[in-house]
Amino acid sequence: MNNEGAGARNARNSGSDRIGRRATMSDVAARVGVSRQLVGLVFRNEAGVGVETRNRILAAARQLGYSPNTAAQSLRGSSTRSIGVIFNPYELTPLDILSRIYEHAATAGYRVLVSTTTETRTEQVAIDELVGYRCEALILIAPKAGFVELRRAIGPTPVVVVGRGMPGSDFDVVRSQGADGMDGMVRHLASLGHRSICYVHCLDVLDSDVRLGGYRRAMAGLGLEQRVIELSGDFTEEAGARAAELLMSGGDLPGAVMCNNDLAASGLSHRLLQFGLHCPRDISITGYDDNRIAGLSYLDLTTVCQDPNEMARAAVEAAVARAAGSAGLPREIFTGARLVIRSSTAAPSV
Amino acid sequence: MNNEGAGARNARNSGSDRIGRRATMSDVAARVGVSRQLVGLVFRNEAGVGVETRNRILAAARQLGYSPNTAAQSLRGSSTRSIGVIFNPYELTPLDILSRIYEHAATAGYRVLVSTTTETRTEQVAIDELVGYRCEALILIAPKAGFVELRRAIGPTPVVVVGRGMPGSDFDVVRSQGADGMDGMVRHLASLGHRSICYVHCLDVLDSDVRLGGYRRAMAGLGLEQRVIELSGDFTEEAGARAAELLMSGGDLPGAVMCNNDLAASGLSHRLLQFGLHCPRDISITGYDDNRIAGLSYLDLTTVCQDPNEMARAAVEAAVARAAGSAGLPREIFTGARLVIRSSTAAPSV
DNA sequence: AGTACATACTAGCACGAGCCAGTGAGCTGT
DNA sequence: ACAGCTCACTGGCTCGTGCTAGTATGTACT
Repeated sequence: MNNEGAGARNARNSGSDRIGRRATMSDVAARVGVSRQLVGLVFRNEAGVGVETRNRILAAARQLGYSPNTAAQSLRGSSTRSIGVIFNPYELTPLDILSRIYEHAATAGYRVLVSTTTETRTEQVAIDELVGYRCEALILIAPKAGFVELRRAIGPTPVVVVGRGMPGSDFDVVRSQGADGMDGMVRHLASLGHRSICYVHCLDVLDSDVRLGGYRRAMAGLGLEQRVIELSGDFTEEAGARAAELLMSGGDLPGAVMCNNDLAASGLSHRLLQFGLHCPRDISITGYDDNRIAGLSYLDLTTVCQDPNEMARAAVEAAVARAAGSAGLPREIFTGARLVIRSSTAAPSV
Repeated sequence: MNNEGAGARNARNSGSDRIGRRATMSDVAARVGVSRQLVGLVFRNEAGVGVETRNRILAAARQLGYSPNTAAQSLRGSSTRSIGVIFNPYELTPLDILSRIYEHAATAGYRVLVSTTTETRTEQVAIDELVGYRCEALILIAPKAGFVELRRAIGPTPVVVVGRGMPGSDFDVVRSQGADGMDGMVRHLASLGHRSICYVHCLDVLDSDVRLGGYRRAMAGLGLEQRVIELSGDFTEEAGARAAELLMSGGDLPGAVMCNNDLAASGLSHRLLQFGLHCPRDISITGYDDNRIAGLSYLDLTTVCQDPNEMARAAVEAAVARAAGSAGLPREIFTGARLVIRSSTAAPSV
């Protein structure tokens, strides 16, 4: 009964309208009356298929709701043509970078697989998932774990880290010229007449070390006194608010406060308003990242745009190169940082 | 040369230290000197493997850095045991839901595949990706497209929509009791002595229609005059700020403003401060969602917690049930909404 | 008429793992 | 001594697709 000769295979395939089962290439082929391989040629957009046949195949595929099975493609293909991305979705900058990664990867012919970290989902778990799918390279945006730990979890897959240094690793690194950005910011404030410029240094921020270095260098270069408020914790608006309280209780208010991220600037600005201090009338405030909130009309933050698009482009480029087998020493790529002047900075009131 | 009899297969397998190639079950088996099937039994945690053999297999797997190939599992297995989730990562509530979805899906033995929408990445593209991976069910958090469009893109896969109604569809729907939440909020404000309660109605928010309905019902029930400011656009803080401007130019200020989301409340609060109005001294402000920002010390928003965990649980449960083939009419599940009273509401100043 | 070659299509193996149906060794009971 | 059974393990087919190596058919050129 189950041995009907050559017809058996086709019989199985055409009996495919089993509930929930997706159409396969064989289903499409059977419908048109050609071989499965020909359908494959059409979907891979290869030459050597008659125009009329191609159209009939495409029509049948549409009718049957055929869509290629990615798992089968990954399994059979010599490469999976996919890049994995790991990030914390609660931070805005990584999100901006992610959306650009999608675009650049598509251009390069790569698929993007996303795996997020959360409070309860560790980097280890996120990595395992992507390794399971055999991504050809991973892009880690602001990872928390160290090199050894990450490398052990990831195995032989190439890695690109964005927004954080990885000294001594074999990872490629993409970070913005945070030092230059902060340097430019200090000069901007100085040119407005500010001499008392305080810096709010939130740890747990992309490239926070580099940014602080830029502030210090620029202040030293101008012969100005450095004043740094260091804060930790993930809730960066809260950090800004705490900075506001420290400033208010500190006696002498600075003319300008530079925050190393926009969220902190937002919290700072809000909290200072509650103390009756208006920005920029009473105090100038700056952010960093040029996130969505920096452009809000009531904040209108002077900030530094670290060009998520450029970071994404560099990261994808590095990932694709490694996926294609490029050897060589790990590279460190610095992307540009551009000062964005808005209305939260003005000449000091004194 | 390539016909060495029975040894050929093993030769291929053990020649596996080709650069970048991941170990497979066969590699592990060859290392231990057992069959591939036995390795499979170990990794599927099935009975019938000797204790010592099992340990040797696990040790070899660790040494070789073996990890199961998800694509192969999906392809071969009778089911892919994966649920796809589509959402816009720039909104906070979907993020809260997502992180819980990961947990509930894991409990149910399902993998989660994430595909985000962005300004440049349409729902269509996000759907195609997940369909390609043959997710057994999709969870769409606050999708923009309509039923017909979504169903066409998705094909026969079951769908659960979160945070939005889908009248006339065959999708399961999970939404919070937004009406009850708003009702409770109105009563809370009324009990503080407020009679002039304005409502900021941002469209493009989860269940915005239901929430507005709750406000209207409660106000009508108390015999209070309804005052609704309707705003559209994605940038919800901006919407709150615009509402503040409308209120200031309107002449008579309400004693309390209810926003249908926390971000708008934040923007409103900030902008009102710039006009010199302090919350809650001069005006009470409420949000909705109990997002991260609602808990910020300087906002400390009275809001409604719609329990992302509960929504995630319900969504995963529905998705898993459908994936397992449960038939029946589409269900609409309402999850609870709980009033969270903080310090942004107080008795009116007059 | 025969060679050369392009065009349109097909056969068959392979990817890595799941799953069903075995197989052989050792033990028990009669 | 032999059936009956469990335990530990293996053979072999399969999922849906990519890829290499083909086979027909026609058309052009010597």
